[in-house]
Parts: sequence; structure tokens; C-alpha cells
Amino acid sequence: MTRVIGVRGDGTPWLHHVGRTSEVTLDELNQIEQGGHPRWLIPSAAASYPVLRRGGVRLDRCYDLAHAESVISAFEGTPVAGPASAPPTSLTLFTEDDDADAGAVAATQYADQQRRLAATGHADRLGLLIASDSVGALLAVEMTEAGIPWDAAIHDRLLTEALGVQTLPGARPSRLQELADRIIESFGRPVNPDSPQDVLAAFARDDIVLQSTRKWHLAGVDHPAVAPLLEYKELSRLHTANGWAWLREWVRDGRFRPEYLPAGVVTGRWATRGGGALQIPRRLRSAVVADPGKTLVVADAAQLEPRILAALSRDPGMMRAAGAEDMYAALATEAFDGRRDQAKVGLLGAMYGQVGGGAARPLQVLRDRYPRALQLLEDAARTGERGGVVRTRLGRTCPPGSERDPTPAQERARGRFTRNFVVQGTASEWAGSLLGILRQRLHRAYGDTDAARIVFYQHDEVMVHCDAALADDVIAHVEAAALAATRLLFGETEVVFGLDVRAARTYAEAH
DNA sequence: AGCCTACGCGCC
DNA sequence: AAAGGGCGCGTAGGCT
Repeated sequence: MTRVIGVRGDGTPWLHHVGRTSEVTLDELNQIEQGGHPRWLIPSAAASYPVLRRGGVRLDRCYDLAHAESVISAFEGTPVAGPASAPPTSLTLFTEDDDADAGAVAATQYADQQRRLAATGHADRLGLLIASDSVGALLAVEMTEAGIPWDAAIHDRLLTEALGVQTLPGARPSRLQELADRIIESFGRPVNPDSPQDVLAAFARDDIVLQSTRKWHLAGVDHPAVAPLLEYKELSRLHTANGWAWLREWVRDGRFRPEYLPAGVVTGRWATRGGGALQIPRRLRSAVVADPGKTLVVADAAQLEPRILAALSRDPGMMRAAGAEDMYAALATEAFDGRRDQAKVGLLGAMYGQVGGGAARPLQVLRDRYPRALQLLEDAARTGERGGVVRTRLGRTCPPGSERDPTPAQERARGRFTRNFVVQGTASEWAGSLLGILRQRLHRAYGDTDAARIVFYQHDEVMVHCDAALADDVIAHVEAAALAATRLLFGETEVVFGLDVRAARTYAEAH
């Protein structure tokens, strides 16, 4: 019998069961949870689970009505704003309005969703997708709670080494100021290096006309300001995006705690809010340091998207290549006279919708040698260009075209989007499945303790902060989770989804 | 002052 | 002739 769980605006948990909604204590919830790990219905884990966690409750499984609604509506062709982007007021009905029986409303909505799921004819796959998004919603809360271990002193030292010393708040650090001075000196007049317009105008006065100040446009220009400008841009980026202000705002008690938005991206990828958590710069990854006695297990899926393409299309040659440890090298041996870079450029170009430039010839080779794989992408692109929708392996559906009268350029852009959607979205399902399976395995092995906690996840990469002595076991759990995710999505397949996985004290060393 | 867009760049 | 997908975020600069 289904149980609905939620939290009122005043923080009181409620339980809806056999037609009745009543207040419930955290102890009672824990007892029911321990008694058999039911699959709780929950209007929104993002809204309710943090309160339950603060009370020591750990849910194993749930069905998140907001995520389910997003998945089902998109499949039906009437997308709602995603659960992540929905403003808090839209949850009022379920969590804050004490007059309505929130439990009864949720139970009704669930029944309606089950009916609609059955009507799709794909209740099995969509059910897996909803389960995956739902466990992601639970884990997202737990990951924010755990936080990424972050050594502020190391971060500070890295900043000082790169940027020089901080002078006054709001002023440039010394190294950055020196570069700004050199830029001005090179132009012989005042220029604000932070202003693209200003920089373009300065170059124009020296008879150099640039399309933009992007670094790849600047790179080939012969002018004394270019070198300091490129260095300034790189360091300025570090200063503004992950400098001392970021450190003060985001790192507390040795932890960086971003807010995760599972399936916050249309393709199903996660997004984060605040702190730019999915863009932790490489040069700062040595500041991510395990606590004493602990280690970081970092696993990332190698060449995930091309392998996804092979498994989705079942192209025989592509699947054979995707059985190799280095898929690009295998493709190169088979079809590119051993030129690995050609295989990579071609395959990435095919998945992103590139048509010209250096990818043109490799693309033709791929079309000749791997027609089924390329056809899958071409079909997705054509569907998008015509205004249709495409779906991932588990049925996540892209939004319908938004233009009423698309220009040819807009049609092509949408074709590139739908072409990429099937691959990026299915890759996201594979990684999300791995994540949910890993969460369950770690909990069964170590319980709700700090012995092993998932602390970071981005697209095709997961980080576990665990007791150093458990590193090998945790690595085995990650590898088992990857195999299980592969079976879940593709059954028996020749395609190998390999992981680069290792344990180390810092993120920099483990990646 | 607050809001919005364009730009540019970091990550996958 | 060139033609690459998905994001978040800080700054500049223009608007109300």
C-alpha cells in the first residue's frame, strides 16, 4: 500500500496512508523505513527531504511526483517547467497549504500519472527514468549535506601564487594589476582589459580589426598587447569566478556545499545553483582534499557518449570499436589508417552536428564505415529540423520546437540540438543509473555513516569521500554499479563502458 | 538602483 | 566561406 510523505510549511512531517493524512514523528518514519524500505511517494524530495535529513531520516527509495510529472508531460508533448526550475510557489499546493489535504492531492496525482504512464505504452522505461530521477533527488540533498571536502588554505595559496597578493577589496591583485599596466603600456593609451569593446577599439586604432576578443581570435594576432592580454584574461577569470570572494562565500568548515538540481538540464543532466560547482577549474582541484584518514575515490566514464552511440545504434562496427579500451584508437585502426585524432574529430563532429572544417572528411569516412550509427544521428537531426521531438533510451523527451516560423538557420540549430539530445540524454541516464545504484550499494555496505559518502557528481564523473581503508572496496562498488547501469539500459551488449577510477588524497591526483 | 542582454570562459 | 551540443556565472554596458 502506497505511503505519501511530505513536510508542511511549518516543518511538520505528514504521512498519508490508506486514505488518511496525519502528522507523523521522525521516529515513526524511521521505523517504517527500516521495516522494509518502501518506495515513498513524495511531492518533491527537493522541498521535503532536507527537513527529514535534519531529523536523521534516510529514505532508500521514493517516487518524486514533481520529477515524474516533468518526465510524463514531456513525453506527452506538453512539457511543464522542470522540477528544478519550478518556483517554490508551485509547491505550495503540496507542502504548505494546510487547508488542502496535501496527502490526498498527491495520491490523486499519482493515480493520474500511473494512468498516463500506462497510456504511453512505455511505462517500463519511463518508470526506470522516474525512479532514477527520484533517487537522484534524494542523493542531491544528501550530497549538499555532505559537501565536497575543500581546503581553504590550499586554495588561498594557489590564488596567491597565480594572482599575487590581495591589496584592497575590489582592487586587482598585484599580478593582475601588473598585467593590466603592461596592456595599457603596449597600446600606449588607457584601455580597460575587462571591456571587450574597449579592447576591440584599442586594436582598431592600431589597424587590427578583430571579430571579438575571444582568445582564439587573439591568439594569431601580432601585437605586443596580445600576450599580456591573454594571460590577464586567464587569471582574471580565476579571480572573478573562483577567487577569494568565492572562497569566502562558498567554503565553510572545510566543505563546499553547492545545491544540486537533478535533471535540471533538458537532456537530464544535473545542474547546480550557486558556486559554479560543475566548473571546478582544474588548477584548483588540489584544494579538494580528503579528511585525515580518508580518501577520495574518483571515477569517470571514459569516452561515454561515443559508447552510448554505439549501444543505441547497434552499429556492428561501432559496437566492436566500443568494446575496446580506447574506442577512438579502435576506430582509427579500422577506418582512419591509425589516425586517432581524425577518428575523434569525426565522431565528436557527428554527435555535435558539425559539418565542415576539419571534420568534413572524417565524417564521410564514418558515414561509409558506420552507416547505422551515423543514420541514428541523421534521423534525430532531421526530426528536429522538421519540428519533431526525439527521445532517449528511457524515454526522456526533448522540448518541442519553440519557433512558429523557423528560419533555415534555426531549423539547423534545432537539428543539432536533437541530434545531440539522444546521445547526451542517454549518457545522462547511464550515469544517473550508476549513481543511484552506487548510492544503494554504499548504503547497504556502510549504512548512513561517513564511512563512505558520495560528495560530487558531474555528467560522467562521481566522487566518493570514504575511509582510506575502504578505497578498494568502494572502487569495486563503483565498477559493479557501472556494470549494472549498462545492463539496465542496454541488456547484454558488446559495448564496454569503462571507468577511469582511482583513489587519492586530492581531486587533482585522483582524476 | 535594479533589470536585462551580450560577451567570454570555465566545466562536461 | 563557414557552418559543434549542454550548462553557470561574472562583468560591462545599456535600459528603465
